[in-house]
Amino acid sequence: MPELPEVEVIRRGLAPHLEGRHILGLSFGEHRLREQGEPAELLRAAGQRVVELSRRGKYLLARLEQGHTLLMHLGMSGRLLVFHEPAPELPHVHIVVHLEGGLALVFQDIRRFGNFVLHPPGVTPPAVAQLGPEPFDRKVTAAWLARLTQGRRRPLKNFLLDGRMVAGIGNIYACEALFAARLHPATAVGDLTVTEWGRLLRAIRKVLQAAIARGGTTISDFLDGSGNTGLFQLDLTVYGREGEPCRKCGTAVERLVQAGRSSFYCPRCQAQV
DNA sequence: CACCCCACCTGCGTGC
DNA sequence: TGCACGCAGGTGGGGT
Repeated sequence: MPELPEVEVIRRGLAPHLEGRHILGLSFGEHRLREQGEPAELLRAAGQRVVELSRRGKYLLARLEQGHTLLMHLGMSGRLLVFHEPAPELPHVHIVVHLEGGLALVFQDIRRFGNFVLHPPGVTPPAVAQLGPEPFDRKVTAAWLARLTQGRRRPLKNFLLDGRMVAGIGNIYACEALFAARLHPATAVGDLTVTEWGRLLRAIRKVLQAAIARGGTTISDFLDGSGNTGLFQLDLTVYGREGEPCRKCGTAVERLVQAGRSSFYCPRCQAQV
């Protein structure tokens, strides 16, 4: 579910509730997430104050006062919701973080692809260490992208989804950015000119910014920390619109499967080179 | 090394 | 109504 914009929207909503507050304790549901620390390990967070809530790619990192990092990832269906204690009984709740001031942070995840792991002081979580730069990082330029992909034949869409290259872009925003940049998802990365990389980079940044400003994309289940849906689904140009007319030229939007994921594109606006 | 496939889960919509 | 199937916003391990 959540890509960079959704995670950033969640971060902004949660930060004022978490930062500066002590974690009183944690409780756990009966099922575990795909990647979840042992209770004894996670309970080391109890008694510590949250210093800062930050984001890298699609990961949320809560830095604790003794230097631990609580790493959270929402997978496909995860939610982080803040309630006043007692938090309501909800299905698929796997972790509840009890906070100072009578607040509870609830991790709900139907599909359980999420992560919730406490890393000791001085350690960058490996999953975060291997991420590429943020799309808004100044080191990411058209020339940098061209150099990175020189001589490679990988499809552009698959490249955008690879967080080790540039972090945080998921299936929705990869499709939307490719449409905005008028590039076909199957184009080999090594074939793009520096000009085209520049166009794509601007499109990526514009789409991500717009989605954050709209509170993210809610297709079936995304909610921010206060339980609100996003609105960017109203602005989607191609994602999920197979067979519907392109908003620019009216041609039917097509769907193509790449690396097991659906790519939506306009065959006319994004003509294969 | 570069890249792809698939597992990991649950739920929902569709078509028979 | 029921059932089988395909599909879903992500990630990483293992295979080619």
